[in-house]
Parts: sequence; C-alpha cells; structure tokens
Amino acid sequence: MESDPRRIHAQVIKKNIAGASEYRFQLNNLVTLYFKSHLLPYAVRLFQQIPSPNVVSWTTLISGHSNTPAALHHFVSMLRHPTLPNQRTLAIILKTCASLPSLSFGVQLHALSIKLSIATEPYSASALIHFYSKTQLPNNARKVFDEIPHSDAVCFSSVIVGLAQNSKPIEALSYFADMRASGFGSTDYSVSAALRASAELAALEQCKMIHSHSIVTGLDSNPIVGTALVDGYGKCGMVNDARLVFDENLPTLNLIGWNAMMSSYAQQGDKESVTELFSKMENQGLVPDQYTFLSIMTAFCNSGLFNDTEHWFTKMESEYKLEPWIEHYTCLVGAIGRSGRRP
DNA sequence: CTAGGGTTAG
Repeated sequence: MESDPRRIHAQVIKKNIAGASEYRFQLNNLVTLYFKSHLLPYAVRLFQQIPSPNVVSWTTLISGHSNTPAALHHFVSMLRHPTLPNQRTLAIILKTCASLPSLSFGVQLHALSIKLSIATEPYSASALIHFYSKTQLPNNARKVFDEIPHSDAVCFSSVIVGLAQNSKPIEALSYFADMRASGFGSTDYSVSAALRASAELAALEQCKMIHSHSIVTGLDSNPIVGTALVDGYGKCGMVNDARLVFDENLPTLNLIGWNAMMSSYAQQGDKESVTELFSKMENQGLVPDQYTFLSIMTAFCNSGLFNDTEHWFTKMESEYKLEPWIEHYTCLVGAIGRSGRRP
C-alpha cells in the first residue's frame, strides 16, 4: 500500500537528495511515519542513520517512546550529543515523568527549563503544572502557574485540574474565577475540574452555577462534564438532579458516568436503584469494574446489610475476576460494624 | 517534520 512508510523510505533513498538539511528533514518525517505505523524497530534504526540529528529528530525519537523509561534514556543521550531541548521536547518528557512517575527526573527538567528560559512558556509550563500535580505537589504546580507572564486557557485549566485532584477545592475554584475574569473561555477541562472541586465541598450553589455556565457555553454535552455534574449533584445529596443529568447524557456516557450515578445512589444507601442500574449497565454491554462494585457494596454497607455486602464482594472476585482494593475491604469492615456483628 | 490539561474512589 502507498502509505506504507517503507515504500516512502525507498523513494527517499532513490531520490538521493543532495542537501544535508533537506535529507535530514525527509528522514525526520519518515521516523515520524514509522512511529505512527507502530513500526518501532524501523523508526529507531532510521533515526540512527540520520547523519546529524537535530532537535526535531531527537524530539521525534523521544515522543515515540513517551511514557516509558526509554524516553528518559533518549533524552539524556540528546543532552550528551549535545543538543538542547525546546518547549516541545520538554512537554513530552515531562508528560513521561508525570506518568511513570519520576519525581527526581522531572525536578531536574524544571531546573533545566529555567536555565533555558522556557519554564514560563505556555507549553512547557502546562506540562510542568501537570507533572507537579501528578506527583502530588500542588503548591509547586501553583507556583509554576503564578510565574507565567502570558498564560493561556490550557495553563489555567491545568492548574485548576491539579488543585482539584489534590484536594484543594477552594483554591481550584479561586483559579476558575480568575480564569473567567481573565477573559479566557472555559474549557471542558476547567469546567469538569471546577465541578470536581464543588463536589468535594458539597457546594450545591456552586454546582448549579457551573451547570448553568456549562449550558451557556455548550460544554454540557461533553460526557466528562456530564459525569462531573452527576457526581457533583450526587455529592450534594441531590440524586434526582444527578439522575436528570445522567438521563440527558445517557447515550454518550461511558462506564465512569454510570459509576458516578451508582455512587450517588450508594451514598444514599439506595440499594434498589444501584442494583437496577447494574443490570441495565450489563444490558448495555458495559463491563463493570472495581468502582462499580464499590458502589454496590457501599449501598449495602450503608443499609447495614453485611451478608449482601459480602455476597457482592465474593461475586466481584469469583465471577468477574476483579482484584479487590483496600476500599472494598474497608467497606466489608464497615458492614460488620453497622450490622452489629462481632468478629 | 517534534508540543501542554479531564470525569467514578480516597
């Protein structure tokens, strides 16, 4: 087939391009194609054939190994080459440090980006904010954000998400307000994070305001915003409102959306609604996970029914082959206490 | 030719 990178590779070799930089340009393109076609060994071999790799060549190689320790290895090789990274390189490598995670490598990248004067540029800054959020250092994330001279919607969203994820809901909502005041349009990221913060505070008025805002901005049709709304209303104790949002978004919601709705019922101890949704979920072809079973167990636990709680725990392990979390055991212990049983 | 952020539990 014509799009096979090996065919294009052959053509590049046949053309015998004279200029070194034009040749490198073509090879960089090819390495990208090989990675996109999931032909990793071809991509790496071709990279090694580039006579004098530039920052684009290196960034492509690192990007092809993103979220693996190999990406860090290639980054070090790049520095020894020596070639300096740019914003794109740092964005990719910081994302890798966030997902591995590797705190020490990421902190050194922060130092390097300060030396290169790109720590406050939007693309590397948002990656730094994400990195510090994932390594549970929200104050560092906020500090990076505060030093950005010309922020943008992604940097704002990143810091709001990071603060919401790290149980700093008041600060998250404060930055959400700052973002609105700065004139940046809200994004599905900023809205879902603000809803998560409001949910943690069980702040019903906040949830309602952001719900209205999401309708005005058209973000309410986003399934992640919908899920955050279901969760928000649920945490505020407004299960009926949660159900309305759930039903409106039903066609687009994934397993997480269903789990959020079941969790809302579970917090009320509404075991009938939870088990009813469980059946409907399976009829839809969705495969339940640990969150699903945690909701079911929580519902029975909150109703003081130990036998049912234990029954679903066993069902999860034996029938669905799901490894229980510490939370499932906590739920079992809680059920023992609530049912008045003695160990 | 190479770039950044999300929802369920706790």
